[in-house]
Amino acid sequence: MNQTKQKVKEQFHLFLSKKGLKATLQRSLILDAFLGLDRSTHIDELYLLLRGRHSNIGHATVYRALRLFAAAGIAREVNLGDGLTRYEVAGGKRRDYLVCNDCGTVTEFENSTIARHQAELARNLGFTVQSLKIELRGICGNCQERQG
Amino acid sequence: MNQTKQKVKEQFHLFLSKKGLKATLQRSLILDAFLGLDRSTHIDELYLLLRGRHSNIGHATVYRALRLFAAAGIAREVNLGDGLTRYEVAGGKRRDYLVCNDCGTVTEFENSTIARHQAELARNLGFTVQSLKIELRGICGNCQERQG
DNA sequence: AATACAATGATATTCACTTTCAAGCCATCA
DNA sequence: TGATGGCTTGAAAGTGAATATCATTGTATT
Repeated sequence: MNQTKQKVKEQFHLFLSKKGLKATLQRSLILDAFLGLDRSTHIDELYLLLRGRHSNIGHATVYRALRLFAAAGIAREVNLGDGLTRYEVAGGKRRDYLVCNDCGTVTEFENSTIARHQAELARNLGFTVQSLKIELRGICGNCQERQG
Repeated sequence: MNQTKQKVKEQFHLFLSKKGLKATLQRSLILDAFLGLDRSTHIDELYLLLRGRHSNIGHATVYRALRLFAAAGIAREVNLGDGLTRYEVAGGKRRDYLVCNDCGTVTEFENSTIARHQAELARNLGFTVQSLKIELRGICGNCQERQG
């Protein structure tokens, strides 16, 4: 067991007891699966993953658990405009997204140069920045090769 | 009539005849309304706006026209994660978005410092960048005051 | 163990987007 | 001009992901 993951679990438990909510088997399993993925995911992906292992977890439960993780500050919602709500582990490094307009592939990478400028601009406008998302759209390397 | 808008209309007409599509009254009205707004909009906003003036324009027609504008390269889709698909006039200056997590207000502002970084990012990742979206979330000035 | 109440999960609902299809309109050709 | 073919329209129906419902089950506390 990774030490960071253990900390996140403790954070989640603390959140639950503070709010008078309960630690259930399902929430534990979903959190494990969520932390086990080192990239953004969405409800159905987690649902199918867990469904394969534990046939007793419902779609609605995964949905509610992810929102709960977000409320607890251990997950972050990401929307890339493909109709799905994605979630990624919060607190990690910032992620930027490269979305291919041709094949739809989403590549994630880390970068921080742009972020600083924007956050500063926002502050000048009296806006307290809580999160920043940068999304680049274009044609990925594979699709460029395919097209010649 | 603004000269830029006139050019866009000609561009659209050219696109239509190239594709064997037809110039209709509805498309003309929707394009006028779209160009008349100097900010991003969404289907229902345009629909209601036009509905007030011309009771004969349907929801589906507005929807199809906006997609057509995007295909013609005169509109760009913007998704801010609130469940709505927004459209803005393409070819204008880049827009960044400030979304308030409290009241949901979307503030748009212009900024050009980012443009420089695009080419560099593209080279490094083998990715041809077609568009860049930057979205900041946080608490807007009004909500900060309200909260003390 | 009993109690109170939160959680679950199958199902139903919502909401925006998208498609369908019969009727109407536009551009072209004789 | 008038007819023809096919694109367009708009009301209505369909789609899919997100969200709500509700009876049942599970959890934590007394």
